[in-house]
Amino acid sequence: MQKPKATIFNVAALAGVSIKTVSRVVNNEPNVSDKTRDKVLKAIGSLNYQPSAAARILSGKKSYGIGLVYENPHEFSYVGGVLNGALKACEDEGFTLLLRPLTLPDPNIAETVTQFVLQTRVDGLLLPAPLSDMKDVLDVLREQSVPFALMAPTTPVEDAINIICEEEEASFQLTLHLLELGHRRLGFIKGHPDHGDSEKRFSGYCRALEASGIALDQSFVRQGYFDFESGRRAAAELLQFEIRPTVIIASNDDMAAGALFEVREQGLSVPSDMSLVGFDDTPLASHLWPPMTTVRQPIVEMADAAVRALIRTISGEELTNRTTDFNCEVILRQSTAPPLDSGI
Amino acid sequence: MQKPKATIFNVAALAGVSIKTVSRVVNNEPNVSDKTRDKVLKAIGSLNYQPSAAARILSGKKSYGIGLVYENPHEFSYVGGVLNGALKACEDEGFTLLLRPLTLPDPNIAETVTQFVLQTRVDGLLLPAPLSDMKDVLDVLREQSVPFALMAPTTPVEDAINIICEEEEASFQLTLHLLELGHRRLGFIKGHPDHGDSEKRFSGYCRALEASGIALDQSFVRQGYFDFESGRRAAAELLQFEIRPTVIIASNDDMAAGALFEVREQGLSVPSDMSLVGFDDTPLASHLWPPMTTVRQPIVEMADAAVRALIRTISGEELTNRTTDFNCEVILRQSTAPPLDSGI
DNA sequence: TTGTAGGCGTTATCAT
DNA sequence: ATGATAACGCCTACAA
Repeated sequence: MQKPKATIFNVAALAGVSIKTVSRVVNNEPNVSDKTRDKVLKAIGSLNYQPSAAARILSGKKSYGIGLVYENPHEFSYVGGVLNGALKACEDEGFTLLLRPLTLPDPNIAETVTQFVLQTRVDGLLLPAPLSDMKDVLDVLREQSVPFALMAPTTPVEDAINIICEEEEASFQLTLHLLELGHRRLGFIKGHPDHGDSEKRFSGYCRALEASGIALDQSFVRQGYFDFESGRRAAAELLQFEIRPTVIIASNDDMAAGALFEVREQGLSVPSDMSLVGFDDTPLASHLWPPMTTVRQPIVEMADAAVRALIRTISGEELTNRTTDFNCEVILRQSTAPPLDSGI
Repeated sequence: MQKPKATIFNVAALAGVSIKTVSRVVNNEPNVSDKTRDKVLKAIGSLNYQPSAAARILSGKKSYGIGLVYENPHEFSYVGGVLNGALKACEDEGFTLLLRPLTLPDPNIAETVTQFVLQTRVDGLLLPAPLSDMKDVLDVLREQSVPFALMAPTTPVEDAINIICEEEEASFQLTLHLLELGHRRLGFIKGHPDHGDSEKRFSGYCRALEASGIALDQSFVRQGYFDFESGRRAAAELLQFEIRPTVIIASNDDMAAGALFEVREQGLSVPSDMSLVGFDDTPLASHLWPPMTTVRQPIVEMADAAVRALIRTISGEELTNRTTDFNCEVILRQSTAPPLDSGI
């Protein structure tokens, strides 16, 4: 059915050389005279030759493939960034990105990942949170000797590439800023308990309260799961109090959007009646109205860096920094303002 | 570096059969006694054997790979749906999805696609708009005899799988609804001129105006490009008129979000001062406040169907319906209401 | 600088 | 029902 593709033999024949020489040219190996190289290049061009990835993988040591295992998102606010970054790095380096979406929780996750690795023979794996914290998954990869890069692990892992971000500090700064604006009752919506990020964002908030001598009010802390609906629910709970918070800090933008929705639904306005804050600076944050104050995390760059580090490891380089710490940045937009004096 | 993987030979040896028999079991071929099958299965399990995708591709006729070529999005509102649908279908059918993001316009697009197809040897290709309308790309695929499925081509293509949607009609119905609400000045933001969808959505709008005896006011029609910013700009233009529209129809949700942003930025409220409408029913539409009236297009299902049809074609089945037409549905939410009587 | 031989792990073909 | 053997297209190792 498929049109027969030109092979290395066809090229060799047309150029009047051996296949090994063609291989040398294709892979930019040394020891080919300019004249021969030219002939081969010409033959390649006229035959429209492209080496077969499969043959390459089967024959060689590397597979030129990086696997991305991630939790199947309803929205691509965060994963979309990871995807873009990883795709870009792969393309630049001549690698292929293989996707393996997962539905969590998955009791057989270790097995699923094993199968994925065995089938595709990927050279390395990129694991965004919360997979970066799943010990059994990491163990599988160790057993298979497949190098892996972790995005936002709770704690950097010794034998892995770790890509992290100063989130605790950013959260601290953000909270301080809100306190400076005059807020004293700060609602907080925690992220998914399985994500390392959640804890850090929360602890920065706690630290800022403590540093300012303000008691942590547990009833103002609600559990969310990083999705719109959970943010909305948590906000609804926070709005029920007689004396309610004057600001809500949501642990990511999706939940902040949910909170914004609920606040508006109840006829309140942002930021005059309620200030709102998110995390990640996904496109959503700047597209909502009012645009949301958030903590920017360079997701695309982080994924890009993760994949490049992975590829360097695969290529045998010794990395000096196995863990890279990115900067976060508090982005002030119009969803935050000083609170109205009014009590309720 | 990598731990050596178990091969078909190891399994055959352990089970005491030939590799061909193992192959039969793995591929669910007939002519294997239950007893033998059991032995083989047991061996596979104990060795944790997974067939190598590369060897399979190299040896067999099929590559078990579907390519998805798409325009690199800043946001994954639409592409995210396509991705999810395609991924699901691939997983169910034991195929792999290979991504090839593109930055348009790309003068070498035909060549890029050729290389992609030649390297990966994908068995089929999924092309969302606007790639579904690029004749040179289609020609490349014909030349390589690679079957392809088109999402939202302007006109169904004879030798392709076409997945389309009743958008013209939906747009017509939507516009009628707005007219019934009492709107008489209807602003329209067109989609990217390269997308087939754009024209259909616009023509449904025109038809409804015509059917209602309302003259099309060209100054109320603005060009957009399916992204947030272009929607915002177009809305800004529409808001400048002394006598401005009472509703803005944006050709997708991202642009509607941009329009909403601009309207709010100018201190107007939705829907009391201005009604707003989008297309696609991406998660964004229901997460904005107010939630947006939109035309739902079953993106995930469409992509899923496209890939399944592709796989059936690859497997040699003769499809009866090479073009599948999905239904669209007008989803009324709170961004639309009757216009205020006031003129300006 | 260039070429030859062998093997990578499957599926396909043809026997038995 | 089962098996032997030849591709598949490339890379690695080792010659020349």
